Amino acid sequence: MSRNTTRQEIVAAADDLFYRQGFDHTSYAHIADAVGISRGNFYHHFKTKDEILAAVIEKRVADRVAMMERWEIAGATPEKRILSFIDILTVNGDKIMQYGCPVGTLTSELAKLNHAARGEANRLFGVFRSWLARQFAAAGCEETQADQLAMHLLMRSQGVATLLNASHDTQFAAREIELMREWVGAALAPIGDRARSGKAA
Amino acid sequence: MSRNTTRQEIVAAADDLFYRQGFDHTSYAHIADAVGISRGNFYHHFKTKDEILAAVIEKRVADRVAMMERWEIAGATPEKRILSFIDILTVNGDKIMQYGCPVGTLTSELAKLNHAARGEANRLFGVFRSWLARQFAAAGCEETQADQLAMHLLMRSQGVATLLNASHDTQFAAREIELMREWVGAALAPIGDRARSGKAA
DNA sequence: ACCGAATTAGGACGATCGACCTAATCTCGG
DNA sequence: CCGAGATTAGGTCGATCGTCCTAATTCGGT
Repeated sequence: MSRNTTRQEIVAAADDLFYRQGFDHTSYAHIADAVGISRGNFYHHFKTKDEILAAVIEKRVADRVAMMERWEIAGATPEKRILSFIDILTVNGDKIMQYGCPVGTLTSELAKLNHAARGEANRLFGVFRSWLARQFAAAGCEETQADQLAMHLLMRSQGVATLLNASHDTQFAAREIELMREWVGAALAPIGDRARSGKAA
Repeated sequence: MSRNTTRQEIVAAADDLFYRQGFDHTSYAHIADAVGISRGNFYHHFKTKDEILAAVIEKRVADRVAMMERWEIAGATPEKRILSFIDILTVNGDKIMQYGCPVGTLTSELAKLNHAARGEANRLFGVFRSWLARQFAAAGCEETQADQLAMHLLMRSQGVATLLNASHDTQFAAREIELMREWVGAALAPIGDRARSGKAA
């Protein structure tokens, strides 16, 4: 129990610091101080920095999978579930403005460091990609197109996050979020009837 | 002369290393080795790491301003000039896939480091934003809308760069680039006649 | 040819990095 | 209640960080 608690505290603190300061710029000392433990204790739980990174990525994946499961329950239709995804930009607007997207900035940093965990971090995009594609497919899209629409939406959310982080232009973000919502509606409009009848059947 | 040469070599090497490895992860030693000079010589030209960063940002801004001036000359119409911007994604596709967008990744990193040069780095976006807005305005768009269209295009290019860097999915990139080109055409279509007559007048 | 300034080389500094180790403390089943 | 294993604290290691310094070398003007 104590093991789990301390370990989870470390991962949570590392997750937060990696997000706010970046992985490379965050040291053992930073994390240990944030948790309030010694570096030796830290080393007992994670032998290398890469192990912490792996645990943090695992937690981020799990957190997002859990979030999408909540959307799956709360959203009555695929379209509403997709809009839940877009809502992240609104809900986390302030953090994104300060630190960027937790997914995009991590993968970018690991790409530059040419870090071994690159592939694992890209799984973060993968879970969003496949979940969104499943929603588009559930709305009646053919599978290949569903994946393309998922990627398009991911692309727009990444672009908005990057530019909001750089420009701090909240009006821009609000405008683009609205355009994104309209785009979802337009993308699903031609197949709306088919999707509804399929759902009713 | 010699001063300029060495200095320029340092800035060029730093620019390259900051792009490929990130600012924080690149040390004096890295840059000095790349140029083939001693750290002491290095320190003669730049007293602090922040000074190098400022010089690199200045160079990146100048490079991009020069690039846009070339587009201005080569592109007969505003639409063609805007398409030149989109072409960066194709021309630099391989580098973007490896290291991301030089503009977006730098601003993201500096945001996380909460670095003093944050604002300067954001000027990189600013030059693209104002140049693109000028093109849309020249094509007949009202000024406010021209800026919004510029930001929308910047957003899409950033999103594509981030996702291409993460996923290495070149088909996705090619598809989105084509969609971007179509979007430009559609955005300018309603005002095409007005823009042409204005140009002829 | 010569001198002052610009340039270059390379060593040294305190701090901090990731990593490792030992020893003290805590926890809990037998 | 005690001893083994889990947990924690804190010191230490070599490497590297950004920065600073001095001394050697090169260069340009007179």
